[in-house]
Amino acid sequence: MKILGKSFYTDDPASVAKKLLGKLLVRMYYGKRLSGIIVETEAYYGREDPASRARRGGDLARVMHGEPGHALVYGVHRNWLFNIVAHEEGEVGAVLIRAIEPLEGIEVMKKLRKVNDLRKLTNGPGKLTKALAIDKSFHKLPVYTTKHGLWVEDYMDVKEVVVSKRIGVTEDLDIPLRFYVKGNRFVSKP
DNA sequence: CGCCAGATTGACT
DNA sequence: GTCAATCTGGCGG
Repeated sequence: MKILGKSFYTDDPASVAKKLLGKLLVRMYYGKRLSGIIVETEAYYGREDPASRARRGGDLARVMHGEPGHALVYGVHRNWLFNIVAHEEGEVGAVLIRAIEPLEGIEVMKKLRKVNDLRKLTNGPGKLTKALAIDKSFHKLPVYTTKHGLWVEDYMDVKEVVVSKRIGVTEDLDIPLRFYVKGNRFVSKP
């Protein structure tokens, strides 16, 4: 078991988004491991990205300019979205975790989500945060240490990655910035 | 403090 | 397929 260090996230957002596929997102919840394989991500940039929250200024923009490897948790509608700050030195960016494949602590996750269907457990950004009990309290905390009960481990290599345009954004860039594992049934939208 | 848009979800036709 | 619930964050007053 190897925890991804800070340097893993000190890289271009799109590269980090792609590298994260196949990694294991782990949440220590009351002494139990809840985890899932990351199967879908999206990259967000700074001012030049119309869909990025960094455009609007405020605290979220500050965090996106800040330390790579820190969690960025923010609410839309009634959901928490979990991002990891990722960019090269002096740059801006973050990676949104959009879907994971449940691995450990599935029964606990089902309780937290109040659903029984495994496939619907974590196949969306708002769903996986609920399944792993991730909320605003993780905002700005580093995920390259086990100290706060949330981190990412090396796990497996992904054979085939599909690249597409981002989902749900009102105005997207021309470059496709969504990455997912080909054929995986836990991806939010194939 | 009030207004409003939104990187969503789930229920329903 | 459509559509509304519901709440956070940014911004103007």
